[in-house]
Amino acid sequence: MTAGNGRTATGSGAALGDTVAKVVRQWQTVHPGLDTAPMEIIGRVNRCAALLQQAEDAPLRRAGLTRPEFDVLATLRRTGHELTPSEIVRETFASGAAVTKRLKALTERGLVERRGDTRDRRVAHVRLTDTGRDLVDSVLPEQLSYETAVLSGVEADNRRELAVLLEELLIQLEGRLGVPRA
Amino acid sequence: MTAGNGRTATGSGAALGDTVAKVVRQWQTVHPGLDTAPMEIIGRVNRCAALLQQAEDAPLRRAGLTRPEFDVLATLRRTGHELTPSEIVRETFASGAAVTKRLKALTERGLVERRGDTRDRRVAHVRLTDTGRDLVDSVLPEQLSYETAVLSGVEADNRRELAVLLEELLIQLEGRLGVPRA
DNA sequence: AGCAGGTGTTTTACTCGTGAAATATCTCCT
DNA sequence: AGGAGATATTTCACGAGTAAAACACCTGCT
Repeated sequence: MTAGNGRTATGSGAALGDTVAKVVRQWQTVHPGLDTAPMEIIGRVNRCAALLQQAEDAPLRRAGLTRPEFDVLATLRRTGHELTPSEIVRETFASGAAVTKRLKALTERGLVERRGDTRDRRVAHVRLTDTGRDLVDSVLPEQLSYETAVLSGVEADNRRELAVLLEELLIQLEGRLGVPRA
Repeated sequence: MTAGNGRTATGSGAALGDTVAKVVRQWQTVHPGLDTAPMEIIGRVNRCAALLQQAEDAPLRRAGLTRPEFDVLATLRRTGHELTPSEIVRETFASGAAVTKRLKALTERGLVERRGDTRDRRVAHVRLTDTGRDLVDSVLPEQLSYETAVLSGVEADNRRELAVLLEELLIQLEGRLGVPRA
């Protein structure tokens, strides 16, 4: 304990770092030599995601939307055309059951509309109503500027660099796990 | 549409990039000029977290544990001493109700024990049983080497760099949102 | 002493997501 | 034609998390 082996693998010998750095230090005292390197990435990604979600929810809640609901609306908006529920499942990475529920809620609120396919009566086509489109278009800029503010504490060059490195990671992860399409 | 403004802010003018890059391109065609920079970080962090959690669950499930349950056990292990439920709440960033449930489940499985405080009868003290400690000590290395494998697709230097940048981000986020301690 | 208000923990009621089964429809093969 | 098997979507039963209330106990003031 005490301040023994402070700079295990954190790099900057500066202060104490973030929560994950503390956890890593604790592990090093209990299991010295343990390869904790993956924690420094995966632990941080998880923790960042948790904190960001809390933060992000704020502007959306003002619009009466949950993040997954907004994802559905935004997906319809950015693709620019109707989507079937299955396509929404693939785009938003949610389960079919979840999408069904969300579409029901969004339909009841008049933000999306559905129509049956003329050829294949199994499939439905979902599109934004004018209200839904306007909602996305008004919330999205708020959301983005809020996010910009949240990230503003990180040096601009580092933000770019972080985006690039996260892309490299995500490409790997999607290759291994996500998108198992032929 | 088509391949018009491909390299909006992705950096490498290479292929198509990850899922987030695609989303960003879609937004640029619908709302040209929109500042989508935050998505490239926040969107990726969220998506990475989602994919990593699916992946990570695998080795833990083999041990019959969920990730949050393992977090409780690991917290007890790395601190090296008993913790009260409140302390576990603070360490694991879970709600009080969730911790109560998890402790109940872990107690029933004989992985943790509780005792009442002698001075203050409101507080409980939770500690790992021998079985619980052994379980953590056997699962953790598996978990870490699994995670190492998952990350192995990213260049070693980039992994270090990514850890450093995520730490910078997390310090900002924790300063703004988490740890609101005096 | 005795009570007002604070803190630690659990309980309650509810929401939301999930996997698997159910339903409806289509497609292809014979 | 007709049915076996595939596909799109919804329904069902349940597990897990949450916020807020409840509960139990402590502390400090009068």
